[in-house]
Amino acid sequence: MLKIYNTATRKLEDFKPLDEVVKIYTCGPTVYNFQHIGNYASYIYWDFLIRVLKENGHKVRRVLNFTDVGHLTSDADEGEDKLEKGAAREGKTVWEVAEFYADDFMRNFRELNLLEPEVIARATDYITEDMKAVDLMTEHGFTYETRDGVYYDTSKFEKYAEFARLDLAGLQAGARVGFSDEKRNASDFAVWKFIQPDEKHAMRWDYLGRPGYPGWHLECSTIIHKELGEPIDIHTGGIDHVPVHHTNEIAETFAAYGCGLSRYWLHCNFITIDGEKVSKSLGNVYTLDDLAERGFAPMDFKMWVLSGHYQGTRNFTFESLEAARARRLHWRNRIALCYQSEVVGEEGAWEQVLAAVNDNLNSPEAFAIIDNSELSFMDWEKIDNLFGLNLILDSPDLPEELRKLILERERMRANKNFAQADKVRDKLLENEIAIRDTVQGSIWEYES
RNA sequence: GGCGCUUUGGCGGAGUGGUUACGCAGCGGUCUGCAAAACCGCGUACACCGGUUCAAUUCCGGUAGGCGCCUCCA
Repeated sequence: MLKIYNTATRKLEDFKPLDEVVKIYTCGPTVYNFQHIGNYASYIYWDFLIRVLKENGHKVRRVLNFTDVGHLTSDADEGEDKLEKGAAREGKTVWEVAEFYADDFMRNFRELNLLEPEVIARATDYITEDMKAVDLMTEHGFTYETRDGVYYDTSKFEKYAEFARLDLAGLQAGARVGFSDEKRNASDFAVWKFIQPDEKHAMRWDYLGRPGYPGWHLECSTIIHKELGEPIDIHTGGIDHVPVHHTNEIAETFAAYGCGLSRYWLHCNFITIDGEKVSKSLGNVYTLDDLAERGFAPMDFKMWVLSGHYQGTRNFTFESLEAARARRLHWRNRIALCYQSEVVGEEGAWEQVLAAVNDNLNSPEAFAIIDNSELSFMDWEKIDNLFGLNLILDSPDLPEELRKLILERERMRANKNFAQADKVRDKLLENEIAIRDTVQGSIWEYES
């Protein structure tokens, strides 16, 4: 039985899906820039969640969205649209910007061997449904219009503060001043934004007789409504989404459809880099390509991510990335050993691994079990499938000609022809294959 | 100012009221044509101060540090 921590209840709970197919929604990227390793860490965690669900025999329907419109640079409902800003910066159209970064994201997504979601939803494909949702919210008395857009009156939703356990009074005290608008409550947010006559906004749709575009949070509740239907089983996201984005999604869903949004909410924590938050101004933003430049493969990073727990604050350093890479190489060499001699798996090892991951996705615990158990090739296949680390794909059996070389070298050594044997060893090394001479004979390993 | 999280050995990182995971790095040894690997062993980690307890790293309270959110962010 899988146990997961549910943010909605702040408790560890048994996971029981409503129906046969588990409905999952993951808040996806805003495609206006490259995603950094912190972003990818979250997708690695959620991919792991999907794999654990499948291992537990669940079928999954998962939706991932691309925010390609309406995500302002500030949640205070002012500021520029990120896509528009990206387009201005790069001299492209907003559509080109969205496509470019969406493609880049998917490339990285595949390189990390993350399972493709059943549905990838672009926010701009759901504008009509967004409008319908706003209509419904208005019909139900949850909205009001300002010069700026259609706003959600959070005081109309009694349980608004409940999910994030917000202190609305405190929020107001700390709310920044200088932004005089017609908002009735500090926590109110735009569900639809109007484009003023003097504003240049390339993405625009006519609604309520004016050009405008949807508010950021709306896409998620709309896409969930259309692609999955409430309530879904699991909604995932970063911990930063709890107080605003997810809170507002819940509010919108309640106002439009009168129901709850998701039964379980999973939030992953942030990683820091060298002890500091990932931020452009600190200059510590790394992409997967940056890691590649330093000689680290996407799978090394994935290994690093899964060697910690999704709810913990992780500190990324290249030293710890190096440790993860070495650990993964050792695992691959244990697979190489399986090719060279029959390794009998330890009874119950796989069950222990499974028990660990079923305990709120405790991958580090599972890794420790893997390190300490004798595993057969079949065990490794299961483990590879569970973590998606491409262990076996990256650990091919030795080609015939290299195998022959090793046998030849054995004969040379038996004849004390060490100079020749060393030459063969060097040659194998050119193929990234290392030879270890043991008392039982030579074994080969991957050098990298 | 408000809300919240966190503090484990050189670096990462689990977990537990008593037997002190795990990985990486380091040191010593065994083995070995050399090398490497492997194996064995080692360093006596749980911020600080109090409390509860026969016993606390693990529970409670406080102090200090770090971090996050409230403003874009996974």
